[in-house]
Amino acid sequence: MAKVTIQQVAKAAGVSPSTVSNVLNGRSDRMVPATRERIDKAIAELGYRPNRAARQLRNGRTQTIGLVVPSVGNPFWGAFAREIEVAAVAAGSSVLLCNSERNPDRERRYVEELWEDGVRGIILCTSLASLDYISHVIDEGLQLVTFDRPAQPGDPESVVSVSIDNHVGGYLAASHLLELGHTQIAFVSGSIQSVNRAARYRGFCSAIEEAGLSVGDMPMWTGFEALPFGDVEAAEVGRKAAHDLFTGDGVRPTAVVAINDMTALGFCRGLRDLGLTVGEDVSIIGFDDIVLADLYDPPLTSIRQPIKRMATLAMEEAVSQDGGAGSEVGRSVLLRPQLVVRESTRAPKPAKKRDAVNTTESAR
Amino acid sequence: MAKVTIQQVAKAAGVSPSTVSNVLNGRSDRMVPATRERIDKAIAELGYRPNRAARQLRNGRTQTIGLVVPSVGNPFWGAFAREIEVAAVAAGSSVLLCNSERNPDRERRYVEELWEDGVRGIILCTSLASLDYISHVIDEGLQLVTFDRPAQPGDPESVVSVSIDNHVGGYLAASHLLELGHTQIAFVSGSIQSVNRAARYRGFCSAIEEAGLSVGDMPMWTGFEALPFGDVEAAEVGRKAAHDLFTGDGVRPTAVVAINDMTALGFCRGLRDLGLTVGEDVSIIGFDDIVLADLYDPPLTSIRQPIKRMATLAMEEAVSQDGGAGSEVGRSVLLRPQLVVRESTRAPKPAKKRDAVNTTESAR
DNA sequence: TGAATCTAGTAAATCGTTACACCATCTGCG
DNA sequence: CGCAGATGGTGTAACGATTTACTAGATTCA
Repeated sequence: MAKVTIQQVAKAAGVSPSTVSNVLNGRSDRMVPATRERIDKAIAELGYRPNRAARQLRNGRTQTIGLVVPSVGNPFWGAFAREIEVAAVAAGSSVLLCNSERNPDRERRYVEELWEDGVRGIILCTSLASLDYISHVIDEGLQLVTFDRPAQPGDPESVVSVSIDNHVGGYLAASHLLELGHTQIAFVSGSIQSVNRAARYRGFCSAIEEAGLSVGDMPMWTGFEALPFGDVEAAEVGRKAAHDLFTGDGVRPTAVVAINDMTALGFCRGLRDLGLTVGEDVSIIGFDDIVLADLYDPPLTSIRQPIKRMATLAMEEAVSQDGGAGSEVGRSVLLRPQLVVRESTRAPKPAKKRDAVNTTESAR
Repeated sequence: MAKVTIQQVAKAAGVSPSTVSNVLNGRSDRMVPATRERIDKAIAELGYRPNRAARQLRNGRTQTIGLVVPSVGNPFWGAFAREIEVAAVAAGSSVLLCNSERNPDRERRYVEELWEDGVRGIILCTSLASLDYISHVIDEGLQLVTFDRPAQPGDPESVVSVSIDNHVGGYLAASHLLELGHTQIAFVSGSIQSVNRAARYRGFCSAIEEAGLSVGDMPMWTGFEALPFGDVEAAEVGRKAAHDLFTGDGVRPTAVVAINDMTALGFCRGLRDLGLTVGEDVSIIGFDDIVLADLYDPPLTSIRQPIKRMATLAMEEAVSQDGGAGSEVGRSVLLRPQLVVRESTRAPKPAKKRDAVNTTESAR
């Protein structure tokens, strides 16, 4: 590393380091244009790049932002992380990646460490209702953006949140199935503790009730209530759900709303294990609209999150200067999700035709 | 941030900052045990954590490592990034995430910036045959680990590489199809320029020739030779390949080796567009064995990369101290890939039976 | 003309940690 | 006893950028 320091630039330009520093920090109005030009020239010729460590030591913060996701191994979070990094480059920042595995304790440690290491802001993809566990850090001035978690009543003022309207999403999903004529619709999810999942479920319920049906009559599966789990296991959850719902005693659903696409795909796989055909025997709608939803066979109907837009917004807020504790009131951005209809959802079959196909099915 | 400095710890323990620093850097043999204990106690009581920026300014390097992948939006790289981050935490490091989109110019800029920002090492997932474009950085002492790119003859000595044996992988894939009885096997890939892809192709060819067949007779599709492309578009490549191969004039393959799972899934989707059934009409084998391979319908046969093992190895090398230019000769670790047979590959159908099944098929 | 005010820039302290050069004691031994 | 060599530390100058306080010299104004 042929290090060039601000001193060398200053010498080359025939000024003091202070003046070079002023140029670097956008205070070139404090000098005569000719001086500025000499400095610019010296910087270019020497290929000078300010030392981040020195800057951080002096100023306390870097240009880096921290990204805490459940797991980039999950395609949805992977796609999100990619968009975040793209947005970061555009904003002149770097991204420190952290996988919380939805473990609250890891989340907290990550946030604390990132903060102590001087990141400029943190984009936290959490599902916890309360931010109390990191409030001390927020109070100290952390610019926190929560993603996939809308603002909650008790949140510190400075916190910004970017999310879709999960209630609308759940509503759209259920409505779509109701319109197709389904009346036995299951809601499938791992633990439903998180605020976003609860919102999706409430949206689901709204649609059901509005249609004059009773949520109580619907089959439901929200297994592993107690177990926290990483996002990679989402598919396994779906698979297990399919087995439980279709081998148990309860009423069998003709359609399913899955909490996300990975769970939906796992559910499809589970149906397949049981000799059932997605779309024909059971309609399934996922959530997120990951790339693979369109690739699947049959292509999966899903609720799309405008991921690129959200990433851009989240990054803007994470690097915004006016943030931190004591600033103007924090914002909450709620984007509208979109129903993407593909082939995994169809009208329910009349019972007789169903049996006929089942026979064909077993002949395969 | 209630900052605690090394000075305060020193004062609390009744020693000088130098001594505390010695404890921090594992040189506690230079003092009497009692002193060490006093310092440890002071550190614990004050909740002291050394300031990274100051350390970096002084030492020149951080504990951070840079990870440059084509795109975490691609499930394979997402899964890899996750394992890398897990390994990093275990090694006391953080991960700076960069998406190159397989653009050589971006790769170079990322590597240069990461180096200048003082990362300890870089894990570079590149497909370029030559490392010349970043040799100046390597010469300056960068601890570089290339992933998915085995060591090449002209590589700088200090470079470590971790990869699967792609030749074996390609060979395993083709052999599997040959054993099932296929004789018309297509190789499907986007640009085949990269060293790993070329190796997979050569392995494929070896198996074909060994079986007494001629590679020249095989249908092949390596579209977009010239176009560099990001990994997210891999599925689109596969889909296009399916259309081209099955609507064009050439001989139709009965089996396909895809360069990776995303391309394979895209290919499956393309077959579906054309009314063909994966497994039954055409066998497909992918590469990587991403989580979704097992979830797909039909579950995709694939060549598995031992991703966790590789991530651990790559991280170990990236943080190893003995590295850098002038150290002992760099290593090249080549792991063996594994064939995972699922349902997307079957014996080719005899022509007559094929028609019968096709009829059943259209009745669905 | 003389005092006040600007303009364009500089000097030096500072951020927290580390490493190098020292320096008191103590111990052992001829 | 006197001195070499351990033992167990300490003092201080960096690392590179920023910022506050300050100052020569030019300009304005009454």
